[in-house]
Amino acid sequence: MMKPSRVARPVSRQVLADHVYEEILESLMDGRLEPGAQVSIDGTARDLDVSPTPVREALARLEHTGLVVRVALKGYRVAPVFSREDFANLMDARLVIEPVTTELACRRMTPALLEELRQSITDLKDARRGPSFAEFRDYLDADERFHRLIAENSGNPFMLAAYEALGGQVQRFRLFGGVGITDADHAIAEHQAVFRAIELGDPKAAAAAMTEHVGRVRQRSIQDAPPA
Amino acid sequence: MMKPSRVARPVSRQVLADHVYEEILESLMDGRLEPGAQVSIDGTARDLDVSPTPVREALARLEHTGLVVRVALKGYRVAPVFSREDFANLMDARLVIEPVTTELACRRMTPALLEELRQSITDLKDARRGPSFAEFRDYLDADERFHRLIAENSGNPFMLAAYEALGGQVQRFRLFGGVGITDADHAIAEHQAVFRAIELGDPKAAAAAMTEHVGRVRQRSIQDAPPA
DNA sequence: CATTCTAAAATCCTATAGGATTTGCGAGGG
DNA sequence: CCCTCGCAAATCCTATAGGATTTTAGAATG
Repeated sequence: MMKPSRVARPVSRQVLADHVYEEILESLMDGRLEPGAQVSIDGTARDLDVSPTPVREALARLEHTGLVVRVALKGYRVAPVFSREDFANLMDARLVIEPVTTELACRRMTPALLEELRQSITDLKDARRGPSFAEFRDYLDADERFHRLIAENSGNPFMLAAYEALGGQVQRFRLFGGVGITDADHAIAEHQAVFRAIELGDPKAAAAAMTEHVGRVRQRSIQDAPPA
Repeated sequence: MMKPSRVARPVSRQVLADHVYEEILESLMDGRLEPGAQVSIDGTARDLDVSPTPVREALARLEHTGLVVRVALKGYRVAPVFSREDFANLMDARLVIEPVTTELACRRMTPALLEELRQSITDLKDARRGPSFAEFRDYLDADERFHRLIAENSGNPFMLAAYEALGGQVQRFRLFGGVGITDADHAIAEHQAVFRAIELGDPKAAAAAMTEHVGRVRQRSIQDAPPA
């Protein structure tokens, strides 16, 4: 009987807790750790063949992402699945924050930003093709990258912090459990609309396009979501 | 030579890392730990008379508040002081988020919320009286409580998360280093304006009053801030 | 069969130890 | 005087051990 997994030990220069963090994050995204399941400190330490100390540190960092919940003296559990209401609330919050980051980023637009945004849209198209799990992950990665690039280039670190507080696309993934890409065509077109407005240097139009995009994601996702 | 400090050991039922967290936070607020200073894991463990393990966990949690910065293999340092630009950015972000939380909280207004808001304003007035350090802390606590109450009662956990990502009033304290209360009278009047609009059940007016308040705080604080 | 109690296993939490890395400092050479 | 080198101290990082608490499983009882 072989051990289920094992972190790749770096030559050095990297801290073990970072790898443990990534490993747990992967388990959460893959669905190996289901919502509500306990994430035992000693247990994952055994699984990953490390001591409990770095696991403890990784979980402490993971807590503020909202993916795991800590209860004193009882350990960590995977956060429960999103309800439709949770998801609607998340999208409402994004409707407040993202149009602003978009407008700000548009005002500070650079060729480098345009190129990276263009690339993320290309990746989005490529990932749409197949229905495989890996491609679904690529799709979400490209989607997340588009929104994150805009937040990072807003020029306001606190707007980026607010965006990050919403948990990025991770939460979106957990809602659907990786069942498939249902709104790829719409999302690509909407990303392109935002991109064109930024390219033209029209901040208000860019903000409006982002509002439109997030609003439509909200609507589509709630329709497609599995029954509560 | 006596030890500089020592955490109060609880009867039990509370985890040591929580107390270490509070203790370090206090040190940061008091200014005992100056910006840029190193926060040694082993060192603070000795100071607080605990083992490094809970200190490590407390610092991992503190990192996402932005008060300390971690560099792999080099430990944690107190985050650098805010520049005027940083502070302006923080207020700009609050201008995006807080009017929305205010409007939402107003729509869900309850007698209990009104009472707590009223109390926070009363505490603000009481703390204004004296120039002592403790009263300055009370002042900031009451101020923070007012804004936090509104965010908590917005009904949208993600808006609260976005608000919390901004670091609350902690950052504000660090800007001035506890020199004194310069805008108490203004702030009290503005809080009361927000309160009245909520009490009347006028969400738009409440949002506008909050916009006005944060905007004025932005303006006053940048004027009063020490030279960069 | 349901319930309660008890004991054992699992888990969390803290402390300690030691290896790996970085930092500080003083000597020596240019 | 300045720079480099090398050793020692401090610090970070990980592992291990053991006490405290929670959970689980099974026996005993109604």
